[in-house]
Amino acid sequence: MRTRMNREDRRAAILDTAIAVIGERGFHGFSIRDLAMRCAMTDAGLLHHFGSKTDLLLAVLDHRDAQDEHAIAALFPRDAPARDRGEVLRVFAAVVARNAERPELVRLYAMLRVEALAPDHPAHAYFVTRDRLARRRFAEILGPLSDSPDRLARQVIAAMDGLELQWLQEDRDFDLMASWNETADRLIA
Amino acid sequence: MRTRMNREDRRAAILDTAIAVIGERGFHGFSIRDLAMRCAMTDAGLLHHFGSKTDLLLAVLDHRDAQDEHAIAALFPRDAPARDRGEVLRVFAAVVARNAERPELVRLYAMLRVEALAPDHPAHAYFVTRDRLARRRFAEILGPLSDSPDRLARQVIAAMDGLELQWLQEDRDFDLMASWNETADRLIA
DNA sequence: GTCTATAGGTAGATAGAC
DNA sequence: GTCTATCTACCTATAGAC
Repeated sequence: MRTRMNREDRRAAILDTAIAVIGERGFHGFSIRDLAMRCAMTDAGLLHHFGSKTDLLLAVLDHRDAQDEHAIAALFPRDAPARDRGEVLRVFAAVVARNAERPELVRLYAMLRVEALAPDHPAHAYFVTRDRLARRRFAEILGPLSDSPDRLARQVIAAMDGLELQWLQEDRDFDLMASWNETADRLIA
Repeated sequence: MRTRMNREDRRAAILDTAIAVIGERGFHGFSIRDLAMRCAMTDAGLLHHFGSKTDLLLAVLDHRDAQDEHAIAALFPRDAPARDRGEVLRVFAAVVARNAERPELVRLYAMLRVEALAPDHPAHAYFVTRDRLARRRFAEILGPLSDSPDRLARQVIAAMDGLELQWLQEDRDFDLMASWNETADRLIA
């Protein structure tokens, strides 16, 4: 009765489930065996696809980045930058709106970002690079509006992360978009 | 050569080390054995003091709350509330300044807050209560300054949490206080 | 109060059958 | 490609000696 999957679909299904499991328990806290059970297979079967726990984590992050590449390019077009305050606010609102549709991903990144503070965490380098890039992108967008876009970018990202965390805590039944728009309106001159 | 400790000092020493270990690897990710080794004792010796891993975690949180009780009462005096914008900003700045002196604690709470999103996490109830109380305290302080102190309190807490996380990421060599003061100045009318 | 010893379970990973 | 079986290592917790 089990649907047979080809290699690619199976890998994708495992990675999707891994987002939830790692988001719930963290990299150190989840087990390959638990993840495999949720995928209706054995741990040995799962490891056939990814080789090791660390490789699996890196595959999750790579997979997400590949999926998100187009969306990010559309949100942050470098050839057609936002021109005024209204456009900048719309860009940020679109980022938050996109995240609001994918709570498991927001949770995964919230969890890994804290775990990866440890220099020996397998995702440490990933987050150093990723967060630096995010700050640069945000600063570029804020350039026309601020004398110190780097500092403002930090504050915008901080507010976003903090509100998203509260939104996760409240079982998603608080109005993240409204709260974000109010913050952005105050934070961005 | 080992210094002999009485029961209370030994417990306190274990709890202090536990803050660092749990902050680094999370509740699921750390082991009693690792913590015990860092305390120069065996796991059985450590469990004599706390009984179980879960009890240890709750003891850490209780211990911190007891230690912080006076500081919190001093920062948020209900009988002498802040009267104007300048005073409110000073209260919040004092909160951030206090956190800036205790990075291991900030990291512990950052880690546990995300882990404890899971309803079956031993600290889940603790954070539901704690964060609700924090929002109420912040809203009370913001009452005289805002039409919607509850909403603003969320945004203030979000910005604080987000900036503190970035400060942890950057090995503490970015100016948390300056960044916070800039944010607060914009966020609080 | 801390130790050794150990029980009983689970971890990540590998080997080889099908 | 997934399984069973297994290795080795580690886990939490308890029992009992000192």
